[in-house]
Amino acid sequence: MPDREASPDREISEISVAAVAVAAAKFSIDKPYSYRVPDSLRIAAVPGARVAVPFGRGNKTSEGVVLAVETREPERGLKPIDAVLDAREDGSAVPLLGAEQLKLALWMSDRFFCTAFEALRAMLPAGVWYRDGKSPNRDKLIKTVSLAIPVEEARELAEKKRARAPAQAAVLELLVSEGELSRQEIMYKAGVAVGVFAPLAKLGAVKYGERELFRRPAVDVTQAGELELTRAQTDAYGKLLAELEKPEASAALLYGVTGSGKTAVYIKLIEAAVSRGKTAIVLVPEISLTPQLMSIFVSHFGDDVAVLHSSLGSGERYDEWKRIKSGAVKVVIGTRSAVFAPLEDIGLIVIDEEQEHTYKSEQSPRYHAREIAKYRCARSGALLLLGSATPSVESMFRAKSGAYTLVRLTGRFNAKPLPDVLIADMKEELKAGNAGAIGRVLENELRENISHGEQSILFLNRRGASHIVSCGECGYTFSCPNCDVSLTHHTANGRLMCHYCGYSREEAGLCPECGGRLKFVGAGTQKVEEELLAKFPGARIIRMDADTVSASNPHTKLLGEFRARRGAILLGTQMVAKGLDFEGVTLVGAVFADLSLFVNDYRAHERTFSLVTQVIGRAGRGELAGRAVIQTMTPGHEVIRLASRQDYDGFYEREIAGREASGAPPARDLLVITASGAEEAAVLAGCVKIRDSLRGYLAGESGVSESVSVLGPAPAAVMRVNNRYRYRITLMCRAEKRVREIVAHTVREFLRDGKNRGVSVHADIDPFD
DNA sequence: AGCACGCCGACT
DNA sequence: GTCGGCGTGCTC
Repeated sequence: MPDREASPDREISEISVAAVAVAAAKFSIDKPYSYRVPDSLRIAAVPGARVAVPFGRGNKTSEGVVLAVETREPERGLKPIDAVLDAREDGSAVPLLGAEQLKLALWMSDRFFCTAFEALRAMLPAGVWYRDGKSPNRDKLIKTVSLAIPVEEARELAEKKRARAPAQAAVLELLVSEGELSRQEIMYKAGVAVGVFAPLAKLGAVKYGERELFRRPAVDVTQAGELELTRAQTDAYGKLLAELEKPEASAALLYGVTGSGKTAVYIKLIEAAVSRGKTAIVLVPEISLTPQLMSIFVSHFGDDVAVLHSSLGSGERYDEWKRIKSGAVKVVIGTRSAVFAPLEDIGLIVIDEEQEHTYKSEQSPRYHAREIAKYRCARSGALLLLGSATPSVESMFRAKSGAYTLVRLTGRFNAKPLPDVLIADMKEELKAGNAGAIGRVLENELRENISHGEQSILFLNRRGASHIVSCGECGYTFSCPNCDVSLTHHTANGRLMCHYCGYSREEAGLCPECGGRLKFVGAGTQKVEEELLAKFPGARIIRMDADTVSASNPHTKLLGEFRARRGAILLGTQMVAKGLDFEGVTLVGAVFADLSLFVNDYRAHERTFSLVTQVIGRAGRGELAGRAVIQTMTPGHEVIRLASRQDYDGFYEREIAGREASGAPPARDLLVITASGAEEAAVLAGCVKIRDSLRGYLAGESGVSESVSVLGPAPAAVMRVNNRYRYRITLMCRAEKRVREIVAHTVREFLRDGKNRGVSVHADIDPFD
């Protein structure tokens, strides 16, 4: 023990002890660890401060967060905190996390099978954490100048200086009227050079200071017209406003078809919350898909709005975060993790397109933003507003059962009729010898549009967009040596790549088995583009996918080109299906509408319905009537038919019956425990062990409200990733507290047992894959 | 997951 | 003797 306890000549009756969430403590051993707070750190080591602590036998330095501090009798074996990472130079405290956040982290660790530290890390912007022992992002400071003498004296001095040093006089006058300013601002406003500051400082007339600079991401600001709500929007707004004004927390589902104008309702509600002194968070599935929504918000709320999302640089993200924490921000808009934005007095949290899978974190902490939002709304008596044109079955179920207030926003904006929908049977195409991606129906409609000078959007879902390479002679396909997936061809680097582990190899052009010629199997956007060019020579086609969208050629630029009507056909992956409004588009096509239909996943129907509905919703946004072509191998499939009629209610009734029959959410939760490891037999044996001990614990349990089915082991959808085999055990039940405790205990017990070394395990509630 | 400690075989 | 193999248990 390097640190000494109280020396014999100085009697210490009580010491300061901190409970710390330690980064190095994995799930199996996670708990608050006690550390002695050295006297020198007593002021800085407050709850919410990040610290460096020794951990484990080797006393390796680990990061941690102080959860609580208490004074108590000296205790043997306590290690001291090494350093407080968020202290000012004078040793004063600047905790990055508040009491509410610490509380939320403990709640999360109980709910999402994660450590308290993992939960806390999710709440802070990436920029603040130490990486590879390097120091964190430093605050960017700008030099400011302010008067060091009383205003009256400054005025007199300015008078005296006017003749001989007009620049100095101008600076003084500016400071008299505006107070503290940055040097940049003074030079700009007074039209002076840097040289003026030194003599004024030497005179003692001004003093220098520092101010934090908030680097702000650039957002295109469109002209925001005055918001006028339609009758339907006003009705919806009125109902939601009543919920917002309730002092206790509430939740509502705003169900409005594509084009019904949900955004305007959000904005009015946010304005209402802000005018009542509250703050608001708006979550969107992915910022890059919603540039229009972004600019509308920034135009409306100006500097009151902060943007948080993953494509910001770490400096920008950190600065926006600090700006929010400083209290200068009223509205935060961002992706999943923005739900943790350090706002106070939250009045409203909006989750737009609430059914999207991006709201669920795939890594620990495996939280759903909706759950965190619900928690925060409950703490501050706020309104949680879920918005969607195709609500998740879970949310609609809650709305229909009264847990959420259901608000319908019917009727499209400007009473635009829904497009005519044509279902094209691709089996017939195959029979007729057309193996291409574009069937005759779609081809005819495209031709008509091109001849009328109207625009079209074609949509490929992600699975259809991957380019699998196989041999035309023997059928050999390239697969990843580390994972159970096919390699896909990437035009950007001309290599075959694995999307799971990143493995890549060169493409020889010939089959490594038989030397035959290679062909592309998946109809990637590129291949569809070639097909379109062959069918419509001279037509301008804008392809938007991972290969054509880059930093130097962002999607906004491609969309701008399309908007300027310089393109006849926009071809892209699902990003095309989201929130884009183009006046000139009269035809949309879903090239492979049913590729997501036959995945072994209880959400497959919901996803397909949602995608097809969104695609149809893109047509006819302008003055002209629209058409939609849905190409499918299963034209008779009820999900396709319901989606083509935009019949959400019909879909919901059908789906909820299916979910209830099979015990899938929302009827019951799926609690999935995944084991992975390099040795398949060990992983499988581990799963069996976990399953059996779960069954054992549950059998002797009286505190669980309903019977729990423990299923498995079953291989994960992709069984092998990065040479690790993955199997899962599934519990079908209500994920109530007692069940979660049993699962957490079983997983911990398994991980602690040295015999299970080499097999890692995690648990997840209602995962999306 | 690390990491040290310890109990065993091989080797200067 | 003692160097290092890895099996085992702990982490304030």
